[in-house]
Amino acid sequence: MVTIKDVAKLADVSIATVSRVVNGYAHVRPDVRDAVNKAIDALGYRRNGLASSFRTQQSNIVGVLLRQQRTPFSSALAYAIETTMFDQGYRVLLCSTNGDADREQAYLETMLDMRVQGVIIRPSGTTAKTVKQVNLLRERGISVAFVDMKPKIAAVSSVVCDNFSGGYQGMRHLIELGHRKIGVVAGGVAQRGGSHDVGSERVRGIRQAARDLADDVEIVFSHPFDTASFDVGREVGAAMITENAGITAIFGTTDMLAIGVMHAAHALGLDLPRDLSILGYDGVLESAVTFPTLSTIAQPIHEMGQIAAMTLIDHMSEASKSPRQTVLENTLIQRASTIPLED
Amino acid sequence: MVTIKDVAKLADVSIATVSRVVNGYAHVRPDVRDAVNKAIDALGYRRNGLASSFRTQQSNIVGVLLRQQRTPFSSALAYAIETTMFDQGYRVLLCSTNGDADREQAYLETMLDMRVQGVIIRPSGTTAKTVKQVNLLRERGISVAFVDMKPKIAAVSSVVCDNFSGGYQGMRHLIELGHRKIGVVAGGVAQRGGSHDVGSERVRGIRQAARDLADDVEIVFSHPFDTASFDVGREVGAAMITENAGITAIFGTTDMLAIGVMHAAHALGLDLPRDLSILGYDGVLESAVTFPTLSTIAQPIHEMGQIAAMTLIDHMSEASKSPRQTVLENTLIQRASTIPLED
DNA sequence: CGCTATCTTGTAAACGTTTTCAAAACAAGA
DNA sequence: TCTTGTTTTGAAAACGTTTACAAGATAGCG
Repeated sequence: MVTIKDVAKLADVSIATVSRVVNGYAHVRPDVRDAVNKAIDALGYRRNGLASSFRTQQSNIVGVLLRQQRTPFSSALAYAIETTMFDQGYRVLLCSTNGDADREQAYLETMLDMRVQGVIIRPSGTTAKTVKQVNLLRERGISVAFVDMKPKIAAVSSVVCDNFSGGYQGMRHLIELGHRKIGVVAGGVAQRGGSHDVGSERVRGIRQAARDLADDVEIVFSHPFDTASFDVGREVGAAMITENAGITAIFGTTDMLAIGVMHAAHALGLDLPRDLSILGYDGVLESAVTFPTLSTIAQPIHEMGQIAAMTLIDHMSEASKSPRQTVLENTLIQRASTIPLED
Repeated sequence: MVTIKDVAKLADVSIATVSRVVNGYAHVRPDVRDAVNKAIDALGYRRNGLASSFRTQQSNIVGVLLRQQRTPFSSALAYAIETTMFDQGYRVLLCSTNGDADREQAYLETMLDMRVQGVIIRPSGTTAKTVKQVNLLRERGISVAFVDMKPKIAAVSSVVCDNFSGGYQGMRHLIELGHRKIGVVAGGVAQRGGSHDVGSERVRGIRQAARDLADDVEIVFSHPFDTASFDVGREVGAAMITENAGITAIFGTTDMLAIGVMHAAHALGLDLPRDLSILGYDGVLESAVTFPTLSTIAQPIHEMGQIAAMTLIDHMSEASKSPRQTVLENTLIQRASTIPLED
């Protein structure tokens, strides 16, 4: 193990000088700098990251805490955060808790122990526990940013999409296509989380659009529920189609939900999109790959991750910076699964 | 910041004793242990992970280097590794290089700097560079395990699936269904990587099955190529269908490829699966969600990740342990996209 | 040339833990 | 009680780096 001392000896300078060169300080005479660099190369020296993290009491690591179950959305988000962080010189400790409280606790402790510089959290809902955890982190001087959910209480930075507007847009799209009896399969709605979670916002937008844009729209809601998986979509979709004659379009508040509905429709022998228009929400990879391809309200997932990362980095470099709320827009991607209602 | 010293003072013992208690050593008198624990609780002491990693020169972190582009397969694998590692007390530094050499280099350096205890690599192909990197890691005493590809040279542990057998099984399935003119869209074949990469193995299995099981099988190969994406599948699939009348089944060596083919078929107005059977390979989430649902040769992705993690852990705890090669079996999942040939 | 201001360098302390070594305390056997 | 062996404890060094401080060197100016 070649240390800074070895380099110092070879270059015939003090270890302080080597340290300065390694860290790119000014005030080192050019010829000395060269000599040190030559010694570094000659010995193949690399600074001991553990020692330097220890001395400065900070790793250049940020934690990314993903509470929700592993989904295409989550992993796309994680990827966006990771690459952005990487480009800025930070490394990512990925923490998929999958809703397991013990695991979450253990991860939080790891992060504290490792002296991560910041944490990005995608919560499943803003619970009291979340607030407590965030406060714990901030007490220790760790910056925090939320993504995909705006914290209701603490003054924390966040990056979210305008889910109300997204719901509104989706509904407008269906109404403009002439649909009047529309099913809504609403998932991802936090049960007790209060009204500002992603799913509820989308539903609010949907309701508002129906009120604003036509007075003869009938919405058939499925009970909103917590999970938003393919299987749920298939079951609920099947029930909705069979029990409600006359529905011409179904809006799933999640792509996977919508894809489930699509399967149910296929299974029931419907000819898509002629017999039923289906609209999704999220814009994950899968939506481009269904048959027919799924129209969807796309979230700028990559951008969300990117901005969340950059926001956190700003906070970490200047701790004083005040929280910043970013709201991004969702946009309709019209593909093959939604068509005008034939009359 | 409350340190071990504060605890020692409060409990009226030496820091050495506190350290022993914290690390669960034997040879501490029970009453002393209790006193120390009480002091720890009273002060809210937590061991400084940075200091302790520094002192022991090891973090309990393992790196997971994913070379290939971000795919459903990759992320499922990463997840499996992460959760397994977590349960064993290790944390994961996720490194998605996406084929970018600079990024890969930087990640490798980070891992070296952080003194990761081990690294799991899913290579894109066993190049000379890979070998060099592995040797570099092992020189530094870092354990290495490969997943989804058997290294050709170094004596390194690996976990792979029997891709030959998988290709064979897939072909047998199609032949047993009565298909005789079968298209094969072969992706994920390393261009220069030699003959033992995943894609080539599958192709070998396919060829062997055709030879073994029927003497009137005609295989139409698309040129094997590096990428295995949806878009490639669609393009190649379209060409294959239009240029080769009489093909009744297409085997994509990757689910995404097969799904691309499926889209091409839909676009050309084919009625699936009646006009064309399609078989995929991987068993990723997406395959369960297409229409018709995709029959596929499923890989035990979770198990691969799990075993890779456990193998690495074994190596890390007992450096002497000799390399271990694990080969898992792929299994056919028959869904709706493959049906008997009607005559 | 002498003075001050600036640049450059080295010395040494510090970070919080683990661990070696040896001493102290205790137990057991005679 | 004395030996011997074991258990329990503390003192102190060590890990490799960063950094405060001070001192030496250099430059700029009159």
